[in-house]
Amino acid sequence: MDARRRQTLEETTRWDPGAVEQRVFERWMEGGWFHPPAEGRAAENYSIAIPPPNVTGALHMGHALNGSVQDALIRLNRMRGRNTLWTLGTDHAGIGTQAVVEKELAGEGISRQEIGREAFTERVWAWREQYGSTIIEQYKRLGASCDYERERFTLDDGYVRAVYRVFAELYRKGWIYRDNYMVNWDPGLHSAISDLEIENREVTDTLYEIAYPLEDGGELVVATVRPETMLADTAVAVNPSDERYRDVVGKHATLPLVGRRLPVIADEHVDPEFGTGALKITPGHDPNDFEIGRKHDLSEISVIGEDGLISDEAPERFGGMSADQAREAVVTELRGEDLIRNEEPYTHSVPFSHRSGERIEPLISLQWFCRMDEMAKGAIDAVNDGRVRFIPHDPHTRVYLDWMERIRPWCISRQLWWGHRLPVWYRGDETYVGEQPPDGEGWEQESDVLDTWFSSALWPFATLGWPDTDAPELKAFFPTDTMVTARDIIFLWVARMIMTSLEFTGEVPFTDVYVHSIIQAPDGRRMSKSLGTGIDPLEEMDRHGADALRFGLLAMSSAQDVRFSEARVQQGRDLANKMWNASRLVLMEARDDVDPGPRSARVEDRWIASRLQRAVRSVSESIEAYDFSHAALDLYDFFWSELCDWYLEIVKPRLYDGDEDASATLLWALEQVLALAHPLMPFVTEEIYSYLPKPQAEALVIHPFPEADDGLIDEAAEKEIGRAIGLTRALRRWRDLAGVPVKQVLAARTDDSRPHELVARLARVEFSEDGGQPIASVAGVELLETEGVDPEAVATRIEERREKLRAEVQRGEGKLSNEGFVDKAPASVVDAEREKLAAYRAELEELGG
RNA sequence: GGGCGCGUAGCUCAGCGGGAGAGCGCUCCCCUCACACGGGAGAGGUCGUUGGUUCGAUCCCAACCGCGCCCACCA
Repeated sequence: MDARRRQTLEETTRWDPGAVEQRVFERWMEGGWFHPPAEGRAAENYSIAIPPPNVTGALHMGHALNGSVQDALIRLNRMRGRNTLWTLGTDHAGIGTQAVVEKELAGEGISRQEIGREAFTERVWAWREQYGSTIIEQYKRLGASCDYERERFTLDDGYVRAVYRVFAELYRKGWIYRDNYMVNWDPGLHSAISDLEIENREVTDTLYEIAYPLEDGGELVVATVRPETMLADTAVAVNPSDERYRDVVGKHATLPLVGRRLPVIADEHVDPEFGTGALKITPGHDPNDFEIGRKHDLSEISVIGEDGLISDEAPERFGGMSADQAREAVVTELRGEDLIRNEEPYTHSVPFSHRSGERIEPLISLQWFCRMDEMAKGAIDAVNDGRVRFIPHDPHTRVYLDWMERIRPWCISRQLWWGHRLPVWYRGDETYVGEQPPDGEGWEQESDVLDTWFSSALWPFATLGWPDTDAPELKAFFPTDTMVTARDIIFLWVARMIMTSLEFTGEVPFTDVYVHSIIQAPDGRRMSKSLGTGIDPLEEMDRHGADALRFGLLAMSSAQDVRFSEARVQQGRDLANKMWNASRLVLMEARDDVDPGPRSARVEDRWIASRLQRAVRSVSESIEAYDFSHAALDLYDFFWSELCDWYLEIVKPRLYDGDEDASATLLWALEQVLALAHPLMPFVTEEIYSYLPKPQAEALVIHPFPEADDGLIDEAAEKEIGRAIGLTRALRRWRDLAGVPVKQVLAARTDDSRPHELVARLARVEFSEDGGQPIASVAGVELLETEGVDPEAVATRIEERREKLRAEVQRGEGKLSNEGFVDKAPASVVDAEREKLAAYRAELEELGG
C-alpha cells in the first residue's frame, strides 16, 4: 500500500459516502462490467428488464426499493459468473409527459392547441432531450448496475417497430377492432382511459325519485343520482319477477321534460329491493344501462359530449350547460312539474380518473379496443403450470388468475398527442392497418395514440431487438429471469407482458415475479408529493449514503407494505461505518505478506471460519428466496456481533503481535464478507476491497460470490468459543450488578477445564490457583475477594440469581412431570428440557440451593 | 357486495406449535490505541378480545372488536 493510501486509511475514521460513491461508480463504468457481451444462451445467462421509469420521473422511494432489489439480484448473479444484463430504459408515459410539457407551455401562456400537434410533439422531444436523463443519473446514484450503454426508450425507432408489428398482427387476428362503445371518459384529460386507470371513491350524492307518467295513466317512479342523464333515457326497466309492475311491462311511459316515449321493459339486472324497483335506462351514459340497451336493442342517445357539456341531442334549453348545471336545471323543472317524489342523501362509489382526478363521465365513443380473452388463456396456463411464478405465491397468484379469468376488452386508444400514433390510415370509407403507411394518395393517419401500457407490455423483448428474432441480445437474454415490481401494476403491466410475450415470442417473458413492499410514509399514509408525505431518496442518500439507503430499504421491506423507517437507514449507515472501521483495523494491522485463508491451528480461527460459513449460507439463501430483509439483518448480525464484537476483540493481541494465522484468517474473512455484502451495499464494500493487499479479483463487482464450505463448519469450535463468550458475558453482568468498576481486575479461580484466554482478558479477571476467599460463584468461576467489591451488592445479586433458578427448576419439573408432555412431545424436545433442568439444578446447588 | 391482509416491547417491524426477537428509543457504566454513526450491562410484552383443538398455542380453528388494501355494472 502506498503511503498516501495508508494515510487516508489512518485518518478517515468515519465512512464518508459522499466523497467516495461517485468515484467508485465511475470505476465500475470504466471497467465495462455492466455491459455484458450478447453471447451465450438465455437459459444460462441472467437478465432483468427494469420496470421503465417515466421520462418525466424523479427517483422516488418506490424506485429506490425496486432498484435496490434488482441490483442485489443482478450483482449476485454477476459475481456468480453468469453473463448478466440489467436492461435499462424509460417509458414515454403518454399522459404524464404530455401534462408536464403542457404545464410548461401554460407558464408561457400558450396552449398546445395553439401551436398544433407537430410543434407540440417537437417540444416534448426537446423536453426529453433536456430532462430525460435525470432519472437515469439518479439510478446511478443508487449504484444500480444497469447496462447504461443499452438504454432504451419506448419511442425509439426500433421500439416503435415492435409496437406497430404487434398492433398490425392483433388487427389481422381480429382481436384489435374499432367500435362505438361505452368508455370511461376523462373530462380532464379529454380522452378515454382504461378500466385499470380509474379508482372508485365514496361520494355522497342525492338520490332522487322521479315520477315518469304512464301513457295509460298512473306513473312509474324511478330512482337516480344523476337526473341530468334522464334527458338521454330510452326505456324504463323493472325486474320480470316483480309483481308490482307485472302489468306495466310492455307499455310506455313518457319522459318528463323531453316527451319521448319510453318502453317499459323487463330485465333481470333490476333489483326490486332498491329504490322503487324501477330503473331508468340511459344507454348513452351508464355502463349497466349500456349493456341492457344493447340486449334490448334500445337506441343510444348521448346528451353529454366529450367536452362535458350538454349536446344538442337534449332539449335546446339545456344545450351548452355543464353536467352539473344541467342537473340543477333538470331538478328545478321537475320540481316545478311536481314530479319529484323523494330525495335523500346516498353514499356510493363513483369512478374517478387516476390521472386527472376528475369524475369519470361514462359515454359512448368511437375507440379502438383489444380483445384479451384469447391471450389470457396462455397467460393463465403459464402461471398454473409454474412457468411463471409469483413470489410471494399468496395472494398474488390467486388475484392474478381471478383477474385473468374475468378479463375484458381493453380500450387502447387515447385522445392525446404524445405517444405511438396508431398504425391506422383512413381514406374515405377505407381503413388500412399496417406497419408502414399505405401507398397511394390521400391517406390520413389515425390521430389517436396508444395507451402507454400497450407499448410497455412489450418491454422485455422489444428492448432486446424484437421483432428481429435474430437480434443477438434477444438470443442471449430473452426470456429474462426475474421481474421485480410492486403489486399496483400487476394487472396494468405484468399480466400484459406475459400475454404479449407468449403470443409473439412463444415464451414467458420471465420466470419469477417478485412482488415487493410498497413503502408508506412513516405515519402510514401513502407517500405522495401532493400529500406532502413523500421522503426523497436522494436526500436520504445525501445524508447517509446510497449503501445506507439500500440496506435500510431492504431491511424494512417484507411481504407486507411497510412504513418508511429512518432508523433502518441509519442502521445501514452505521453498518457501513462499522465495515469501514473494522476494515481499517485489519488493513492497518494485518501482515500483508501472508496468503489470506482460513487457518485451523487455533480454535477462535476455526470458530470465525465456521460462523462465516453459516452467515454465507443464510444470506445467500435469503437472497435466493427474495427475502432481502433477513439477508440484510443476518449480514448485520454476523458482521457486527460475531466478526467485530467477538472475533476482532479476541484476535487483537495476536494481530498486534504480527501473528501470521491471525492475519491470514482475518484478511480472508474480510474478503469473503465484503463479497457477501456487496450485492446489498456495493459502494463501501468495493472501496474497502481496493485496499486489500492480495485481492482475488480486479474489483469486487466481479469477485466470486462466496459459497458456504461445509468443510469449514466446526461444531466443536463453535461450542467452545460459544461457552467462553457465555462465561465472559456472565462475568461482565456480575461485575456490572456488583458495581465493580471496569478498570478493576477481579481475582478469580476455576477448577473447570481452563477457560479460553479471551475470558480473562475480555471480562477483566485474573485466574490464579491460590488467592483469597471466594465471595461469589458465576457459572463455574469463583470470584475471590477483591478490594473495592461491595459484599452487600454481591449478596443481593446472588439471591436474585437463585430466585430465578428456583423458578426455572420449578417450571422444568412441572413440565417433565406432565405425562402428556413426556409421552407425546418429540424425544429431542423432552431431552432438551431434561438437560436444561439438570443445568439449572447444578447451578442452583452451586449457589447454595 | 365479494376477496385478501394486518393488530407482538414506547415506535417501526421479524417470528408463526415446544421456554418472546431486532433496530431505534429508554436506564446505568465507559471518550479502553478500528469505530461515540462506538464499547459494556440492563429495564421493558397476560403476542387485539373471547371461545375451541392440543400434552402444550403468539403460532392452528371459530366468532367478535379495531385498522388497511384489492376487486365489483345495482340506479
